[in-house]
Amino acid sequence: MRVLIVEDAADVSEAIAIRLGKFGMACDVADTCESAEDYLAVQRYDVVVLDINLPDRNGTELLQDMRSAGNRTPVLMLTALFSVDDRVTALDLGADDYLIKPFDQRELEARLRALVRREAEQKSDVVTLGPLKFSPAGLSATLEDVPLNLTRREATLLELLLRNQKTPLSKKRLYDGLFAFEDADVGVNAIELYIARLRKKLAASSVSIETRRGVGYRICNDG
Amino acid sequence: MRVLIVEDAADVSEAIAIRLGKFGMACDVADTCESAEDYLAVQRYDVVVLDINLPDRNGTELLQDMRSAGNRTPVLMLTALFSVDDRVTALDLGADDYLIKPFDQRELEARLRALVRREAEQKSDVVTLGPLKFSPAGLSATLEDVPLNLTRREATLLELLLRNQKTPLSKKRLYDGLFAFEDADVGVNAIELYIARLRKKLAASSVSIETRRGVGYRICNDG
DNA sequence: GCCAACCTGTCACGAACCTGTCATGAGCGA
DNA sequence: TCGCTCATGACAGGTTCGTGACAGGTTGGC
Repeated sequence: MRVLIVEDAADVSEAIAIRLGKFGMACDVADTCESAEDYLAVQRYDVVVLDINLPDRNGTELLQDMRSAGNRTPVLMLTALFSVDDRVTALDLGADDYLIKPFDQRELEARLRALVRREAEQKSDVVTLGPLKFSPAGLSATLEDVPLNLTRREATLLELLLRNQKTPLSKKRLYDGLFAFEDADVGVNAIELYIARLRKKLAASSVSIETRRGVGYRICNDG
Repeated sequence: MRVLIVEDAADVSEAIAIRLGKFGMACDVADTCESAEDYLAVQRYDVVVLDINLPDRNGTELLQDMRSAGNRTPVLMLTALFSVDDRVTALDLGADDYLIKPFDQRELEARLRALVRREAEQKSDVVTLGPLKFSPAGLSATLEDVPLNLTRREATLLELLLRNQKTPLSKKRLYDGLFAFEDADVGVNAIELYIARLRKKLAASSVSIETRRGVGYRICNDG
């Protein structure tokens, strides 16, 4: 789960990032609208936490830009003002929720989870490929009904592959799905590693991951 | 088991919350329709206790909004009036049960459990896994018919695990089920603690709790 | 009201395991 | 064959998890 925090007060954003990190959410922090746009242009997020008061522009403008650019990522607005106007504007522009500062960290977490869950609920069904079943809910997979012991990264990678059985996924794409910006120093080789590990765990079955040199990877069932 | 209590009389809601808390239910309290909506937007509840007379709006309106928004959470209405009209309206709108004030706490508990059970399609209220039997009514469990001495938190955790044997439950999911918003900032480590304590009590049996690193926990019977 | 027993959650430290790098070698395409 | 991409075993470092000890709070008995 990947979160973008747009907030200029470093102490606040840091506190949020640390807390969310505890629950396994990968957080990127932007302190201006401009840098937020850079992040958004490059990376897909599960949810955005957006402060209204930002040094360069108003957060609602950023939201408006996102929506008009077709970006439907759930957005939770933060505001220091007790301003009904701002809240209404935000909701009208397509914010999915708002929170008034000062807020309780736990409430923020709960709301973020709710937003992401709402989003994820549609696609939370089990994905199947031949004898392989993957359930996103528990990040667990079974092969001929025998549970497969996947680590988190392996499971994430498998999910990416399963959800895109038609087209081979480039290493770049897999990389983005697997790592947050903060893991910036991870080598591309890591992808190859996890592919290898997944292959090992799938070896006994008819499911395999094929390599398209210079293009990417694709999962398929030869059975 | 997570309960939302919507009731403006603080003494009543507090009494309910404390009582239910003793039975391992995590309770959040809202004193207006508006705050109730905030909670509902954020958190999935197993059941909602909803007073009809609320300061900002009528409880039936909240119920109506919930249902038209597709929220199927079981709702138990409370009313101080001996008004057949209100009751009929409530049931028509999709309330699952009602209770006339003043009511007996034990009756409320029993009805809540009944509602949740109905929801969970649980045929009998006793959940079984191999030699382990758990009865939610008294939060008590037996192992090969020998009673297990579980504390409230331990029992709640066990119930969560037993009701989700298929998929591993993430720590945050367990966390949500175990603690309410009002619980002070409890560390995530607490989950690990209770898992350890449960394991100790289950050690003598074929039932065990397996760890999926970075994913969650799952209970299973190796017997 | 007091004390004892117990429940609850924090802390700290060690163990287990995951993660990603490196290095080496294989495989593919030109 | 050359040059590149990819595969994979080994390993170090880091993270997550397990658990004993402990302090504060609550409960219940007297």
